[in-house]
Amino acid sequence: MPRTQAANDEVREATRQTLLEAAVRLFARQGYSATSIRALASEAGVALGLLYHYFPSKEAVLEALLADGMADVEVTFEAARQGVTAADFVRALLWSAGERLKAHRSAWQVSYGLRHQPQVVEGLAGTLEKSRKHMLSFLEAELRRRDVPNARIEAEVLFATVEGIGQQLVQRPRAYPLEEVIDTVASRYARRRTR
Amino acid sequence: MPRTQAANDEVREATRQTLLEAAVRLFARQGYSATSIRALASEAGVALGLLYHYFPSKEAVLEALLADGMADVEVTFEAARQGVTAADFVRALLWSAGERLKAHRSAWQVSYGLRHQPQVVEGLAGTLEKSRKHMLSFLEAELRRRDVPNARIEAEVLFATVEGIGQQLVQRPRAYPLEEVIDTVASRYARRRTR
Amino acid sequence: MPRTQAANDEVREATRQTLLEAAVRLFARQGYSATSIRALASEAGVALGLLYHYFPSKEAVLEALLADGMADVEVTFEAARQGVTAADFVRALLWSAGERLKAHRSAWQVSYGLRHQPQVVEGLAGTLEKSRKHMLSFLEAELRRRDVPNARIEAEVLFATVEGIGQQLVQRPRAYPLEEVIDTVASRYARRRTR
Amino acid sequence: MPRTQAANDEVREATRQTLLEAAVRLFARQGYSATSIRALASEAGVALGLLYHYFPSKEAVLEALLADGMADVEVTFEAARQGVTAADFVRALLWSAGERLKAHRSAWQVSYGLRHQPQVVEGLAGTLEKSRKHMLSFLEAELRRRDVPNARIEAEVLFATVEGIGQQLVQRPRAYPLEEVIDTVASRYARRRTR
DNA sequence: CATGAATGAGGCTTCATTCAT
DNA sequence: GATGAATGAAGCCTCATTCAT
Repeated sequence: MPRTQAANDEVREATRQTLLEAAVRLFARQGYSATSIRALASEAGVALGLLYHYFPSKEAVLEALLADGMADVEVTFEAARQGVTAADFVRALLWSAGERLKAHRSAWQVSYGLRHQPQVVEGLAGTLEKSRKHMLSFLEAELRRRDVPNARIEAEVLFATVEGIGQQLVQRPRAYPLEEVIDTVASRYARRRTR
Repeated sequence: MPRTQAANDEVREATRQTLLEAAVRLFARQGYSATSIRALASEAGVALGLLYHYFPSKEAVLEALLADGMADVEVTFEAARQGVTAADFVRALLWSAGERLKAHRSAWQVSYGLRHQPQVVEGLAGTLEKSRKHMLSFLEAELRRRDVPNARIEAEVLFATVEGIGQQLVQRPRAYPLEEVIDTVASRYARRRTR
Repeated sequence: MPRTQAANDEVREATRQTLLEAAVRLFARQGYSATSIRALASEAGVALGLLYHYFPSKEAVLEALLADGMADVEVTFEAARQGVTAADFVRALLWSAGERLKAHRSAWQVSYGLRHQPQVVEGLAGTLEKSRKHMLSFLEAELRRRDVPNARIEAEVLFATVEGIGQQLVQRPRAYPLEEVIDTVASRYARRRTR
Repeated sequence: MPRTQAANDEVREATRQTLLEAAVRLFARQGYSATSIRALASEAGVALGLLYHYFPSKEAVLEALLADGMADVEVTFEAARQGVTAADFVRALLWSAGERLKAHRSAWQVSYGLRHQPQVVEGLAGTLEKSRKHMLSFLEAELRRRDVPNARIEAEVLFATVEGIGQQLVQRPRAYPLEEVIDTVASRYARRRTR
């Protein structure tokens, strides 16, 4: 009697997660290129060959990771959209981004690590380009909707700032004064009452 | 008659530069890990073994490159210091940074590429950490000197923004609306004169 | 109620045949070495592990195939023996060989493919050697019985020709002018009646 | 002072030959697929990696070998062309083929070994097809020129016989009664004087 | 009987580095 | 200073086979 379909699926999913978790850890710690398939399997506590029952290549493991990261972006967008004023929007954006980053710090470390050497993964350059355009047009639209003037350039500035903050947060999660930074950035988008 | 000492030195320096230029080009295009010593020598038009007369290892080539980059930072600091008001300071800082980046785009691309995977080069992590602290304290001191309140956090925000802008500029040097971005960022530091 | 013995045997035999047929197809198309057990099971539409209930190893599958081929030889011998004159004998030999080849083309393709690399299968070399001697002595005896002079050498020549024809027939089953070739070869063994 | 060009070329050619000789030996003994790159280098007495300074892949080694074999064919053709009568032609053909085969036995063993599994090497199938057509049309033309009737079919028969003989000769170089076989085959093309 | 997850040896290839000339 | 042949460790991946269910 064969193993039931359900039992198999369960095992499969569990092992897949184990592998992905090991991969995030190692990629974050040593970088993607420097992490060998052997090290990956070893960290996950499985045999070398097993990895290939789950992913067709080392690159595929990375892609699976990055795909998870994309979900974080959408969550953050959704959270930001709730903000009524521009300042609220920015505050919610940064806050949510910070939450996602802390929750998936290793994954984002990997992601930032590849941001500037997209050549190591086939097609990553295109994905990144699309992602940047997506983010920029989202920011521009939301700022404009909240009556921020010069929305296109403001979106660029906000984008740069978010990226910069994210990277710092990944690099020094404990020490980074995120709350104050959020306050400061958000305050810039507050409408000056006195006028 | 043997070559004179001076002539020898000249040849040596020229070859060294040729090698470094080839290295920047290739590291920027393909990434450091993906660039082989063989490709490097070939791009520079010299024999494989000759490279080892100039650099003891592949890593040493990278270090030489990154050292050149450090000089850019100091130049930018010097330029920024000339700004009288905080807005002037920020404007000069971004302007100069932009100039250096455009002039040495490939080198900065390499530099950014390694920012988040410092493990690939021994000791790079420490260097980066030091460099970040150096920049942060410079920004904080200069902002404070120009009476910007909450200078520590403002320095963090400015740092993040500068990093973000620099990275975008490296990635899309043609399309990036640098001037407008500088205007927008600088305007935030303008003292609202009484209002 | 458990399956009856007979029903079980039937299933078993059917599965075995399915596997063998898949094996012939794949071995012929991609070669024995290049065909993985996985591909074999997949082509046969059975689970990977099931194959090992029927054959103890990949090699065993091949051996089962080759054994089937041996039967073809005996059938051809029997057919040839019916020929009264030497020409009849040769004609019947070639005709029957052609029939068997067309019927089991893939199997023969595999067989020829291993003829010159018997090392890939333990003991194949010995089997082939025995088979060759068997064929040669059969040919020699039959030619001699039909009063062909110099039977030993004639057997060698006939053997070489049959092998060559067989291989061509396997390679281009449609285009090969088998009938005319048979006529031509057979005519050489026709007794020149007095002339 | 660099090693002179000439000295380098000499070393290169010598090593290349060493590698090719080792390759023929091993491919003939164990088959192409079963011979590992490591075994190849070891048999040649050089380091594993060196092989890749001379050939871009294992397949390229094989191709270099097979190319050498093609030359043998042309030599044999040339020799055969000298024969005045059809019998002379066939005799010269077989004789020369035998000579080449004995001289390069291992190479031909490899060649025959791949004849029926051309899938292992990219493009080999096409090369073989072309080669067969080349041989067949050569044989047909030469037979026709010597007034052999039904030249097309006769070429097919002769081709099959030559292939069969070649393969036997490769497999049992000592024991094969080549001379008598040649006599027998050639005699078939002798014009029957009495008529 | 049947399933497919799991194992680990071994294959091909790349690469930084050394060294004789 | 300059050349490139030579080295061998290490990387990614495939595959026959085993075994718990």
